[in-house]
Amino acid sequence: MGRTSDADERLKDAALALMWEESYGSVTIDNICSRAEVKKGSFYYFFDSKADLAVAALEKMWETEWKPNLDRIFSSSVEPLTRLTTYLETVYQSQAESKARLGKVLGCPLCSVGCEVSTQEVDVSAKVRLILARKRRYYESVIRDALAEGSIEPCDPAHKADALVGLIQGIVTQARIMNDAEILRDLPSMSLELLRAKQPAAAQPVP
Amino acid sequence: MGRTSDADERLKDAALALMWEESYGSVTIDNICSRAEVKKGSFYYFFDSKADLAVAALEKMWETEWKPNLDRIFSSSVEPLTRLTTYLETVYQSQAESKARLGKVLGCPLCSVGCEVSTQEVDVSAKVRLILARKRRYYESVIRDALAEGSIEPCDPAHKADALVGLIQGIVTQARIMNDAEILRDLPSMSLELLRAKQPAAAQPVP
DNA sequence: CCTTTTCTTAACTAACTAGTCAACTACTTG
DNA sequence: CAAGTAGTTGACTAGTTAGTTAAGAAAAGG
Repeated sequence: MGRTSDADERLKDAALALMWEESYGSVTIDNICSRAEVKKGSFYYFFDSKADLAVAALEKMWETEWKPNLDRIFSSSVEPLTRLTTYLETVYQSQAESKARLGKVLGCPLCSVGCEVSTQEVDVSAKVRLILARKRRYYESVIRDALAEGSIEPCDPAHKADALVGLIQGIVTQARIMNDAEILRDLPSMSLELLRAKQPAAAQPVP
Repeated sequence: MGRTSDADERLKDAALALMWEESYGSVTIDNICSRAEVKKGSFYYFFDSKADLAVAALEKMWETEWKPNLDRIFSSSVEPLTRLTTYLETVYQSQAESKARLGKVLGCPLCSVGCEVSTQEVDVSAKVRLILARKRRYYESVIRDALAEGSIEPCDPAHKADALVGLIQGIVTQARIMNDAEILRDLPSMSLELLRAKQPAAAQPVP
């Protein structure tokens, strides 16, 4: 079937890295091509535009990075609230790692890019919204399971999931803006408070 | 003292509006000039660069819009938690207004721009961080006053203020990404839960 | 080994973008 | 009203950017 190539994959990787480290708008097609070591003609062989590549890059990120990680961490074999705190620990770890490696806290590419392009690039924002909705489901399951288990106060799982997405996204964005990963250390306890976890009560067993 | 002008003010207004409606990176100096009805030569008479103008525009926004509003809403004559919920109501109102007027929820310019440029434009991010810190003080006062009054559970005001900034910023950013102002309706109750307000308990007086 | 398909490349265009400049205009004050 | 000061203008340059194209190279299948 003719000549083979991984140039499209290299382009997706380069695009995601650059959009994450800098921003969607400040990255040019030439930038992406040189980072991927691909000539511009090949870029246009595979993709129609920067927006088209960005959509593909975000989908690849979900499929190869996020989904496998979330499936492992949000496993039903683990207690609901432990899934959440374990996940939030990995969030801190990855941001601390980028701070150590690049000197910059990069935050969440989905939120940064999504916030930046939401009023401009319809296709990219649609993909961002789709992936955010997929991720939200993991939170919602945690909340429902915790409710069933009685480890949090009664609430509406859908609304609480919105709040949780907002809190986590907000603190991670703040970490990027402040270039400080340490504020993420409080994320587990903040989240448990937002969920009104009965944890402190559980630590004091009824006599 | 020679010829007078308000071109610099028009440039600040145009820059803020465009960065808010679109994004920092997608707005060009030519865009800003035509919106402000100012020729490029005049732009460079007043400002050194887009970043320089952005810094001035954000400071003007704080001084003429944000600070007066916050001083009025976070008045010490009002009960602490009422200050907060009143403010959050205005947040919903203003986002619903931009949705009605432009068909787009614009979110918070400070967070959008700050998140976008934080790894790139040092001067702009420094200004964003400064204004965010100023705003944070209003939240911290609310928390301290609510603690003194006994209307929230004991906590560390500094940490809680971080959490509150994160939650509000996160939900507002989500509103922009989702182009949906309605999720902001839950912001007051979410915030009170995060602060562990005793309000629901007060509604059920001890027998 | 030859043909078809898939991908690569360098050179190209046209439009846009940041930034400059010298001549000009309007205002103020002594 | 003279003269300096503050701001305006349009035309300019040089570099960057997205997007095109025609010719060619590498692989696969018959």
